[in-house]
This record gives sequence, structure tokens and C-alpha cells, in this order.
Amino acid sequence: MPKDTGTRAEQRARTRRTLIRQGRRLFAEHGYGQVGLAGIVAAAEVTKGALYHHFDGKAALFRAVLEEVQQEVGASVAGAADAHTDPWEQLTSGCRAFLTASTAPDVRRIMLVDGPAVLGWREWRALDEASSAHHLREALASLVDAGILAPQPVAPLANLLSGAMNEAALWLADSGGEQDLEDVWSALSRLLESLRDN
Amino acid sequence: MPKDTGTRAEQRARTRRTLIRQGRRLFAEHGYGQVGLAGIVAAAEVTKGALYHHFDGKAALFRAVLEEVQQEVGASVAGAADAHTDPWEQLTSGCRAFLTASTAPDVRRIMLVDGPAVLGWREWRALDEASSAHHLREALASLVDAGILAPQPVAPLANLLSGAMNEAALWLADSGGEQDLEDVWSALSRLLESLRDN
DNA sequence: TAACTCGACATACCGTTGGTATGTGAAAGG
DNA sequence: CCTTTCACATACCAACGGTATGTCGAGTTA
Repeated sequence: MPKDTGTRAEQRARTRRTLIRQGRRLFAEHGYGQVGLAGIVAAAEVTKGALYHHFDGKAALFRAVLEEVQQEVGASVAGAADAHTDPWEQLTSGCRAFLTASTAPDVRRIMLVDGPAVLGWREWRALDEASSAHHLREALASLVDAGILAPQPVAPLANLLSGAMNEAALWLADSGGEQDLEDVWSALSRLLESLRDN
Repeated sequence: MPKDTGTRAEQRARTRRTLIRQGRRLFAEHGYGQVGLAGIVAAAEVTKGALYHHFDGKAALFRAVLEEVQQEVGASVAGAADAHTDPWEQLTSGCRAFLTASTAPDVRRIMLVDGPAVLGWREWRALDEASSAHHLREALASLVDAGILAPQPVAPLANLLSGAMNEAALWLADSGGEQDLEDVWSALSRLLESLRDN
């Protein structure tokens, strides 16, 4: 594995990616508070100088990791939704994709548990909004426009559903099969179904 | 304010209460990670020796603080629910009480943001279960028994609703009036209403 | 191509933090 | 009274996040 080869931009990008990768691994495995910079830079086979050259500090590295996680989840949700043309199926498949994606252990810990505490809920919410929350709000809005959902403010409803799915993902990841995905999904889809007009 | 008076048990209890009080204040104001033991013991006018005599460490103090917060919220929910005899009104008034109680700044930060990250989601959930979550589950169960809700597993539904309300409380506390309690509450009560059979 | 610049780190160091080991003086018990 | 016990206070430590400075090679210029 050549490490100090290639152009400078390549080396820079590779170091940054390695820091994010190892940071993500360690943050996911032990939690933000239990991971030291020493462990991260050792795993990445660099020094603290490199970390502070790329990021403003520990929290900034975590933010970069969280952004990566959020983007993956958002892409998964968008991909699932775009596979359908019917707006209702777009909503349900998007929600289901969110559930399965955010049940992964690293997503769970980084995005759902440590994220708000480390970055503050406000900034966490901004990242969530940019990556996947707006999908939900837009899906609900188009359902209201199509008359499938009763006319109502979509923003509060989107927040409620988002919180419900976050909690569901936490339960799923924790119970580890004891409470199956299908049980939670049937409860969530029943909830969504009950919202339909008529 | 006499500090070193009274029996030993009284002194002990007073010191413990003071530590919890000041810890709660500082944790709520600055967040768990930004608060040092030095600040806590200074505010409580004791030393670290006292803190470690009463608690196993920083996280254990936080746990005691969180337990107090949870119990207050739980008592508020139970009180609101017990004020009604109709099971549906018990549910709705309990949910509304939860919303208003957990919108308070210290409850929000300690219980909803830092709690899961500091203690781990599993332990956090256990405390939540003991204090208020079981109220929700029991209310839903009796509504199913009464035929007001369609027969369904209540545990997953309770989790979804709990998550929805947590997120709603975070939004409420953050927007600070911009997004009013009534907006969120109307969305939540609409959601609950849509669950009713017929 | 030789001299120079600059960026991508490495090294050495610092203040603060959570945690521990030990000391102490007053209240409880006989 | 004397002893024990307990509720802390004091002194200390290792580890942590963060910073200031040094270094060396790739890129640029003459």
C-alpha cells in the first residue's frame, strides 16, 4: 500500500479520507467521549499535527464524519423514493429506507446518539435537514397537494414523523432482531396509513 | 444559611442535594461536555472529595440529575393523566403535559440531548421507561382494550409516539415561540386522532 | 537546473481535566 | 471519655485536547 506517493493533492485527500474513516470507526465503536485523538491518529498512522492540519479539532472531525454518514443515509432515502412514481409509495419506501439505513450500528451511534450532544441539536438539525429531512417534508407536501393527505402544515408533521423514525431506528438497532424490523415497520406504516384522507 | 449544622445524615443529604442542584444547573446551561467537576464543586461550595464520596464520578452525578429530571417529567405526565377518567383524554392530556414539561431548557438539554450520549441509549431508555414511557404504553393498551384504538401491538406504537414527542419538544424549545406550542400540539393531536378506530 | 516557496505534515510541549490515594476533624456509639 | 466511623478536604497523577514550532519534499520560478 503506497502511502507517500502521488501528487500532493492526492496525498492530502488520502490522509483526510483515512482520518475520517478511522474516526468514524472509532466513534462508532466506542462513542465520541471515549475516543481520544491519540487513538484516531494512531489508527490513521499519522500524528496530531495532521489531524489539526485538516480539521479544527476533535469536534470538527466528528462533524465531517457525521456529514458523511448523513449523506449516505440521505442518498439511500432519495434512491428508494426515486424508484417509485406514485407519491405515496415514494413516502413509504423512503421511510423504510431511512429505517434500514439508520439501524446500522455506526449510523445509529454517530447520527442518532452522539450527534446532537457533540454538535448541539441546532447544528445537528441543520445537517439532518440538508441531507434527508427535506425529502420527508417535500414528500408530505406533495401528498397534501395531491389530496392524499388532509390539508395541514407539513413542517410539524414532518418533525413528528422524523422523531418517530429516529426512535424506531434506535430500538431496532438495540434489540438486534428481538424486535424485528417488520414489527416496527408495520407499526410505522399503520401510522402513515391512518394519516391518509379517507 | 447554616451549612455545617444538624445531624450527620442531614448534612449528608444536604450536600448531595446541593451537588445535584448545581450539577443540574451547570449541565443544563453549558452541556455535559463543557462542564468540569471543578465548576460543579465550586458552585456547590465543596471539593471533589465530596463529589466522589457521593457519586462514582461525573457520569454518575449526571445520572442522578437525569433521574431527578425524568421523575419530574413523569410526575407531571401522570398528574395530567390522572386528572381525567376518560382514557382518551388521559392519553391526550398526558401527551400534552409531556410536551410542555420537556420543553423546559434544562429538561431538553439533560434529558433529550445529552442523556443518551452520556449514559448510552440503553440505560437512558431504561430510565425513560421507568419514569414516563410506561404511562404511554399503558394508556395505549387500555385504549386498545376499550376498542378505541384498532387492535395492534402497543409497544412499537408507543416507541414511535415517544420519539415523535421527543423531537417535537426539541423543536419547541429551540424555536422559542417562533414555532408555537399550539402548532406542534395540533399536529400531534391530529396524528393521535387519526389513529382512532372509526 | 538550481534556487526558492509553500504546503503537508511531524515533534515537542502546555494547561486542564477526570480520577485517586490519603489525611482530618467532628459526630456517633459504648 | 475514649474509640470508631463517616463525611468530607487536600494533594497528587495520568491522560486528554490543543498549540507552537520544526522539517522535508513536491511544486514553482529564473
